[in-house]
Amino acid sequence: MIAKIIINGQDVDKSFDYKIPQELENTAQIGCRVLVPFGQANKLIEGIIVELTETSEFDKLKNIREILDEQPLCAPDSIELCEWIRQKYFCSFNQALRLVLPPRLATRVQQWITLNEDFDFAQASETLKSSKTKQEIVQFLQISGTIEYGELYENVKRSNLQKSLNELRDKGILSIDERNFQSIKEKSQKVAHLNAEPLQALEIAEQIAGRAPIQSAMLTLLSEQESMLCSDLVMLSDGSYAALKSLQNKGLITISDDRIMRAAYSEKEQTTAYKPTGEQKIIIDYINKLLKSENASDERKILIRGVTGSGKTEVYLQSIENCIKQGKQAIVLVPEISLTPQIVERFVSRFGNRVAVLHSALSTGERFDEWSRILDKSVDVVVGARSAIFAPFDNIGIIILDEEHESSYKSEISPKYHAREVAQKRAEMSGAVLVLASATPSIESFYRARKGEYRLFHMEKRYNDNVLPTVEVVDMRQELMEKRNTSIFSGKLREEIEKNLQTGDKTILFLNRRGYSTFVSCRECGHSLMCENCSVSLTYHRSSNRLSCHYCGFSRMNVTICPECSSRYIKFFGTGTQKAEEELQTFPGAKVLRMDVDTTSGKGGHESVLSKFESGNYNILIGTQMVTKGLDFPDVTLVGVLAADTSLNVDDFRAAERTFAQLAQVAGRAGRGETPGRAVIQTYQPEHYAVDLARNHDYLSFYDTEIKLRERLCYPPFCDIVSIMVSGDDDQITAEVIREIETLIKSEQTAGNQEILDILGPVAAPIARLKRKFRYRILLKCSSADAISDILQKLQQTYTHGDTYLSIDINPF
DNA sequence: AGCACGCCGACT
DNA sequence: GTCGGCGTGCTC
Repeated sequence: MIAKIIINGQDVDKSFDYKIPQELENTAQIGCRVLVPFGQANKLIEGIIVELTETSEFDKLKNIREILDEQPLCAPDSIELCEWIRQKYFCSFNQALRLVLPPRLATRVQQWITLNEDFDFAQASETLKSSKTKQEIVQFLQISGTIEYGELYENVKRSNLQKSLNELRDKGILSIDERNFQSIKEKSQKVAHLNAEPLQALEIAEQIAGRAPIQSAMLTLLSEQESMLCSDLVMLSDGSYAALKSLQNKGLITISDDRIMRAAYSEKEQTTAYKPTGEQKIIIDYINKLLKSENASDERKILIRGVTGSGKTEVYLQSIENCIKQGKQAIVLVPEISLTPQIVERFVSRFGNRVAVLHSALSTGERFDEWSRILDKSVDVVVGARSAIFAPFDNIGIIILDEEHESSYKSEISPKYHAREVAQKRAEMSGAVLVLASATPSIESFYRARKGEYRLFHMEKRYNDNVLPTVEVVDMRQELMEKRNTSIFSGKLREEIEKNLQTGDKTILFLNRRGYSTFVSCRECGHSLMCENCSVSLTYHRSSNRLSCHYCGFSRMNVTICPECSSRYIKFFGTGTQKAEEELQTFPGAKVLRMDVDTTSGKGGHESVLSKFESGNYNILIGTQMVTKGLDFPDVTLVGVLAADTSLNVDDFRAAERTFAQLAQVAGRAGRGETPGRAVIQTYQPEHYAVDLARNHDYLSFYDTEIKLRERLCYPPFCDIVSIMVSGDDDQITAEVIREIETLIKSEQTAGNQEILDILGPVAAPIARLKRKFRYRILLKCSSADAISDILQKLQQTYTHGDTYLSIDINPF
């Protein structure tokens, strides 16, 4: 039998054929890691079996040396999914493979080289005479003793080092020991098991109580539990591992090494299904019908538009319950930012330890363990951010995307996949039900639902019949011109905050800029402080008194005199969350908590900020995006948006959509309890339709306005937009490459390609310089990205080598 | 991605 | 005639 193998990590975008030796044929499966000899020097490296065949077009096949896994590391259809990703998102197979495999499982094979003991210079002189490399190797080994290949290479920098070593080994001059190193280890704990009957153990315990009191205590403990963690046993008996060991020697206990899973969350009290409301029941029943039928048709895709607080999560929970009853598995995707302990808890408390959670705050070890639990089939439900769509389930019944409009479902790094598109593909491959849900569905999805591609459901009623908050829009131009109010708080918002401080209700304020001041410049010469690596202005952070770049992490000490003209007139412009927090301190009785990347970084940071706010010691929460998602506090009655325009004034066709969604989300945070909520939105453009329609929570009107605009200007969903970005260290070279690409595409167009509708650019990217690299971009409007994929594929392959880097992004955000 | 080969200039 | 630097192309 022959296996096609993808070599791990290396950027050779093709598979290699290897013979599977007879004795390994039974263990060889698609998705298992193997060690194979590779290249002229037959260096052992790791690869993954992607296909099993009987024939090969190559005649001299090498043998697979070793199979590293008894069971595959990914789902059976993952390889097919990888191929689809490779073609759709223009990445190498290896990059795609990284998504579907457990995190960082790379095995490195190290070679330890030792000079043989009976080495004799005179005897070997014949071999050594001909090659200086070999002489150097032997000389170095005589001093160093056993040494690892990499370290030897540092000292003997010869291009033919590996080959020379192999020859010396074959001549019997040295030996090479190959050892595997795995970066992540399974975590295990020692457990002691009682070998005797409990009563019998107690008897023995009494007998030895005099001369071996600790062993006696240990036996007594074990007679109650039969098996215990060794560490607990030692601790509770106040003894030592030596005592445990002698019990083991006597044959009274056995000690096993049990694998333990690093817990990604703590156990919660079990909850059961609520009686669904009418709206919920219709959807749950429809999904249940789909789960029971095997008939794979387009009707298996669903879009739920449900206002905030309408109980979408309960629909998910009950549908998942039905899915599990069918013996199938469920994947729930949630935006990274709203993957809060609150949300996770709802799933864990319903499904207990049958849930795995995958999010970015997990350590690599925890992530690895969660992945293993899925592979072991010890969970049926995965709740996670974007990348959880690749969870290695083999029998998926339902895939749910909560807040499906969220931009975090689009990967920013290669492969630049969209989790919604991957979810759709996986659902099609496995016959699963796909559920997209949002209070403000993406224009694209809602358009598809209207066209009949998705079955559309509406959820209009809020839980407990809570009314949606009243929304007041404040025109900040009037505040400035008529009331001479230069503060970041309008009179209305100030009044409402003070009202809440008196009644003891809580307030959430949203400002989408972190730091203190967003822009620092000199009033004398106009110089503004920019990042050294990016074309971005630096943000002032008061707590550290530093200026930092939010794109590359660069930071420098704050300045008091202008670095250009040495004047002292440095002024700080723009308001970030830190400054707003400071201004809020002047409100009588205000106890302010700030929530942004700076206060929630680190493990459990998110959770601790939220629990502080919940416990009641604070009455105002101010923060960035984070406060708009998934938070559910019944005593929050007021929500304020300090600057609704920040997301509107971006040069992006999605600006209105994003602003509307954000305003709707944030307003939905208010009034989830008994008292109706209020929302105050501050803006400089109150007449903008995105702001105006958000005031009335009117998604349908917003959609109608927006879709007409998109059609008239030809934006998605009426076309696909492809971004072709070239970045490089050298401005000139990078600019040349993008012009070359432009010429290539233009010639395609003149040759009669109807798919390319418009070529925009090339221009310097919005952030022209990022992390020291210059960036240029071309935007293509085309009727369908799939139709021009061969052109893009060619571009990707042609320009992947050299001094510049090419990145193709379909429908970027 | 490595790694080896091969071409070519520098130096013995 | 040999060494080493770098560009090119192959790895089942």
